[in-house]
Amino acid sequence: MSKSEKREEIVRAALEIIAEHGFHGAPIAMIASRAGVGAGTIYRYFANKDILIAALYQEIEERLYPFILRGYEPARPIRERFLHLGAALLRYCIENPLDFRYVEQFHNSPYGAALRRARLLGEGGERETFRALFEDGISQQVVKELPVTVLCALAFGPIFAVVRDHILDFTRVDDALMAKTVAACWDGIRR
Amino acid sequence: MSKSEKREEIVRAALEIIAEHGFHGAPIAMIASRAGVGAGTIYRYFANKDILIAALYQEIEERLYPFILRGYEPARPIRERFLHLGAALLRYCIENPLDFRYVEQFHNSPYGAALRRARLLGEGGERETFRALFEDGISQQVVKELPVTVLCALAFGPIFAVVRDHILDFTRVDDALMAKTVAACWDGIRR
Amino acid sequence: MSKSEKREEIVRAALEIIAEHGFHGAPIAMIASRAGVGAGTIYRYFANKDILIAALYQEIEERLYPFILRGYEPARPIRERFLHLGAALLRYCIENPLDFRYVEQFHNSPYGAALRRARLLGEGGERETFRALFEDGISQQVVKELPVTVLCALAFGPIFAVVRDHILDFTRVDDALMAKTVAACWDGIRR
Amino acid sequence: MSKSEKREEIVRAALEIIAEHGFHGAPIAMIASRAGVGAGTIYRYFANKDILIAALYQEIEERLYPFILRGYEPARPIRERFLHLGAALLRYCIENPLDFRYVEQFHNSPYGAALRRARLLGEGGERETFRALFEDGISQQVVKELPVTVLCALAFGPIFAVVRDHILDFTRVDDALMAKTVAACWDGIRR
DNA sequence: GATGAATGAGCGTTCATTCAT
DNA sequence: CATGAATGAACGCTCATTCAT
Repeated sequence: MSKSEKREEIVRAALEIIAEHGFHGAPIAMIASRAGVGAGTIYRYFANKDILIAALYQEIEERLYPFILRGYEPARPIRERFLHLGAALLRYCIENPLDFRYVEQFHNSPYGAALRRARLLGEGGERETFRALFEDGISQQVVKELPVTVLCALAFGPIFAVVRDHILDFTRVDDALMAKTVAACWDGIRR
Repeated sequence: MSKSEKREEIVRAALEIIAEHGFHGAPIAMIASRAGVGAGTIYRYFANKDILIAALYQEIEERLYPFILRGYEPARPIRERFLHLGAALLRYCIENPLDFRYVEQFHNSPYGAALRRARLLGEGGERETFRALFEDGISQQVVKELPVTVLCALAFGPIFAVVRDHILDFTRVDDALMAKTVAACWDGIRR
Repeated sequence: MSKSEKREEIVRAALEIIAEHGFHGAPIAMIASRAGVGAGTIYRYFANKDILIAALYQEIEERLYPFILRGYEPARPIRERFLHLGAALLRYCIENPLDFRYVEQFHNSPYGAALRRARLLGEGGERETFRALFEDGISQQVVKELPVTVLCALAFGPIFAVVRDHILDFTRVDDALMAKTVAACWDGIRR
Repeated sequence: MSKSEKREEIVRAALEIIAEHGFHGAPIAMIASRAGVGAGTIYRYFANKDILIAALYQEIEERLYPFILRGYEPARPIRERFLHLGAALLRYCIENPLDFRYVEQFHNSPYGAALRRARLLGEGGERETFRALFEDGISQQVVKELPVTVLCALAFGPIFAVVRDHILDFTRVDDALMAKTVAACWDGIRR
C-alpha cells in the first residue's frame, strides 16, 4: 500500500465509523483496524485525533463544492441558480449519507462551532457562492430582504432536515420529492 | 438545600455543562461540582448518566410544550395557527438557548435517534399538534401536498437554523426578525 | 420494635444476605432494608461492618455449641461420644444452612484467619470439647496418635465437605447418610 | 520483558495477592503494580477481571493434574492407587500454598460454585480419575458403598483441612505426617 | 434515638498517545 | 517508516460511613 493510499484508507475508515457511531464510538484502534493499518501509523499522517477529524471535514467539503458547482451558471436567473444549487446539495447528501452524517456530527462538536466561527470572518468556500446568489437576489428584488444568514437558514434548514429524515428512514426521498422540496425552499426565500 | 432543590441543581448543572460542552465534555464529577453536590449524590436522583440525560430531555419538553400552546386556538385559520406555533417555538429557543443546545445534543446521540424513531410510531407530544395543523392545511388546500415530515422540515428546519446562528452570534434575532422568519417559513409550506 | 428486637433483625438480615451473596454482595444499605431499619441505625448497634460480621459469627457459635452438647455425656466411651458430637455437628449444619454458609464465608476472609489464630492460643469454645475427646482417645489408645489438629481435620473435614455438597444439591443427605458419614469419620480417626 | 513474560508476571501477581488478600483485597491497580506493568496492560491479556480470575484457576488445575498423575498406575490395587493420589494431592498443596489458597478463594465465590456445578455434569478433569477409583473400589467391595460425593468428602475433606492448618502454621506437616494423614483418609473410605 | 440523604475514596475499565522494535 | 504493546489519566459508578434533621 502506497503512502497516499494508506492515508486514504485511514480517512475512509474514520468517515465510516464516525458517521455510523459518532465520535465516542470511534476509538483510534477501531479506525486503524478498519483501515488495515497499525494504530501508531495514524499518527504519522495526523498529529492527533482532532486533526484527523478536521482534515476529514475538509475533504468532505472539497468533494461537495465541485459537485454542486458542476454545471452551475452564474449568469442564469436567480431562481434557476438557486434551484440548481439546492437540488445539487440535496442530491449530494442523499447520495453520500456518510458524508452528511459526518458533517452533522462535526458541527455538533465544540470543534465544529469554532470552525463555523472562523468561517464567518474569512472566505467561506461554497458559502461564497450562496452569499453572492442571495445578495444578487436581494438587489434584484427577487429575494426577501433578510440577513444572508437567515436566507441560508430558510434555504438549507429544510434540505438538511429532509436528508436526516431520509437517512433515518422516516421519509423516502426520490427525484420528484427532491425537486418539490427545493422548490418549496425557493418559495421560502423569494419575494 | 432541600431535597428537591438538590435535584434541581443537578439538572440545572447538567443542562448548562452538556449544552456548552456536549455529552463527552460533561463528566459526572463536573456536573456534581457545578451543582455543589458530591458525585455519588447524583445517583440518588438518577440511576445512571443515561437516565439523567433522558430525564433532562423530558423536562425540557415539558417546559416547551405548554409554552408554545399558550394562547393557541385550534379553531383559527391555518396560517394564523402556524404563525402562532412557529413564533412561539422560535421565541422559546431564543429565550432558552441552553434548552435548545441541549435538545440538539440529545438528538445527535444514539439515544436521541432511538427516541425519534419511537416517536414516529406512538403519540408524539407537540408533534401531534403540528401534524394536525399540517393535515388540516392539506385538506383545506392551503398547504402544499407534501409528506408531513417534509412540511415539518420546511417549517422547523429554518427556525432551528436561525436559532443556531443566533446562539453563535452570527445573527442577532429580534422580534421583528423572528416574525419575518416565521412568515418566510409559512411561504415555504403554503400553496 | 424494641431495641433488642431491632438488633436481632439486623443480625438476621445480615446472616441471610451474606450467606446467600457473600460479603461483597451484602452492602449495609441492603442489610438495613431487609432488616426494616435505617442504614444509620446499624451503626448504633455495631461500630462498623467488620464488627457486625464478627458479632454475627460469635452468635452462630453460641447457637452451635449448646446444640451439639445437648445430651452429651463425657463419661460415655470415646466412640459413642464422637458419634454424638459428629452427628450433632452435621445435623446442625444441614438444618441451618445459612449459619453454615456464613461461617464458611467468614473463615474465608482475612478476618476469619485472624480469629482462628487467636483461638489457637486462648480457650476455644467447643474446640475444647473435641480436644478433650481426642486427647482422651489417644491416651486410651482408641484413637490414632496424631496431632489434635489433624484429628480435627479427619473428623470435621468430611463433615463440612458433605454439608457443602448438600447445600449445592450435589448430594441429598438424609438421616441414614448422616449416620454413615459420621461412622466413616470415626473409621478415619480410630486406631 | 517479553510479551509472554508479562502475561506470566500478571498471573503471578494476581495469584499472590488474591491468595493473600482474597478477591476484594486485590484491585487491578495493585495486581498491576505488583506485576510491574500499567493497569491498562492487564486488559491486553485478559478481557476483564473475571476472566483473569478464571484463567488463573485454569492454570492451577493444569499444573495440579499432571503432578498428581505422575507415576500413577491404574492397574495397581485400589488402596495403593488411593495412597498415591492422596499423597500427591496433599504434597502439591503443601508445596504450592498460594495455589491452594487461590483455589479455596475461587471455590468460595459465586464464580466457583457455578464452575463446580458445571463440572458435575460434564467431564471433570482429575475428578474423573478419582471417580473411577472410587467406583472400582465399590465394585471390588474394597471401599464403602457410599455416594461418590461422600467418598470425595471423606478423602479430600481432611486433606484440605490439614493443608489449611499447615498454611496457618497450626500444624507443621512433614513427609511422615503426610503419609499418616493419607493413610487415615483411606481408613475413612475403606470397608 | 432513629433516620436516610449526602459524601467521596476507591473500584473496574477505556482509549488517545507514545515509543521500542 | 510502520507497528501495536504499553501506558495511565480519566471515566461512570458503588457503598461504608457520617450527620443534620
